[in-house]
Amino acid sequence: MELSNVSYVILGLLFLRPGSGYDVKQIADHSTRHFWAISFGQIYPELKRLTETGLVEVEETPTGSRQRNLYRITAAGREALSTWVADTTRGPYEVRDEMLLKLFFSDSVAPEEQRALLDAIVARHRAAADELRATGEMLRQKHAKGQLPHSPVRPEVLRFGIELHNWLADWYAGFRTKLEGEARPAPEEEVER
Amino acid sequence: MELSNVSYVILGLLFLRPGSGYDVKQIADHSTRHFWAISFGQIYPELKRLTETGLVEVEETPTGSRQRNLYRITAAGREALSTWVADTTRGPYEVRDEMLLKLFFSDSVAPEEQRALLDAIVARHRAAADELRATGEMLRQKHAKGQLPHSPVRPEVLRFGIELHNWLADWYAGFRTKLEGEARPAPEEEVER
DNA sequence: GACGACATGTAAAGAGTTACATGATTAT
DNA sequence: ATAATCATGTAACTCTTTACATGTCGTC
Repeated sequence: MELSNVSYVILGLLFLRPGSGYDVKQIADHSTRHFWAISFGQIYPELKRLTETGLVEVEETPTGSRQRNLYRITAAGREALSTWVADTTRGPYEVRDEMLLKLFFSDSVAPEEQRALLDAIVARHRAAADELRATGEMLRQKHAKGQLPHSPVRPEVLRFGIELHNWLADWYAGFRTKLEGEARPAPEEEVER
Repeated sequence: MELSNVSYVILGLLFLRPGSGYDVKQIADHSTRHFWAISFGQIYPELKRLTETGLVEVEETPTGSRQRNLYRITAAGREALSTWVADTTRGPYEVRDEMLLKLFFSDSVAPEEQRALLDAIVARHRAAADELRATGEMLRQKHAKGQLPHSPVRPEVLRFGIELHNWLADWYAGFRTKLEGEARPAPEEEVER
């Protein structure tokens, strides 16, 4: 049976630690979301499929009368995961960025609207970097409590995200400054000093 | 009627210059594809819709008996485009990167496979930067022939792409070096589960 | 004459999001 | 009490890709 990337996200997160579908969603939203987002509408059916094919196993662990299915990756699941990771060949880098699209066509609007757009983009990337820093803090605390397995890679990937968004914010901010400079051959207006 | 981002990509490209559906695809593949990809299956139905709503207009310009529909953006279309660009609020930054996903879970494979993965990622971003440089060269030639309208923004967005992929390639290359350095001192220490 | 580029379109399948529906537990 | 969080799941919808189907034109 063919596994999708969604399957591997789930498999990978359950490899890190067992959990419910809800847990998978929480962790995904603080980690893989930044390069592969998944939703409940994908998670629950996929967990069923993975259970049927024996790549994960379920244990029912209700709290009182609130149901809870605890999923664990199996040996077959770990096998499938590492086979997938080892296949180094495929994989495009796909970006969907509506704001960059607007910037690309922003010759069609007034300069101040163009600048407002750039400001919004800069703010977005600063906010993304902040969010990742907060995630990092949370992760360090969980790790101190022994709730997360050691990894040489994952904290670095987080740092990667922070540095990337900083770089992006800086690039757009620099571009905004540059545009402003070009827009004014400066007649009698006072230049900033 | 609600317009999708695909509509705006088409509208924006026809704003740059009139063309056929085929032309739109060609230009998109060398420009907006890097932040918003579109396919024929979207373009032809969407051009029909945009024509029906009066945002673009068609002229039939066959070459011999090979049909060709030349589309032009209308005043209403330009209006819709600039209204969309001026709305500065929305817009997440979405990335789908299977290779980064693999890297994130690569604690599950042997170090040499991890390194091979990083090499492949570096190669991908170098190739992407090269491709964008080639696009830039092509664009400069078209511009010299007067086939493209002047823009302060679009060449900068291209440069942005080149610099971004260079930054990404450098980051992954640096990370690979770092991992190799760490791999040497202590071979003991392992994973809990 | 064959091949690659030009050109238009539809249909089916696949991927992903959003809304809905339901209910328990915990913290304020 | 009531709001937030935990928890599971389905259905409808939207978006996107891929495959198919058809045909012309220019060039090697």
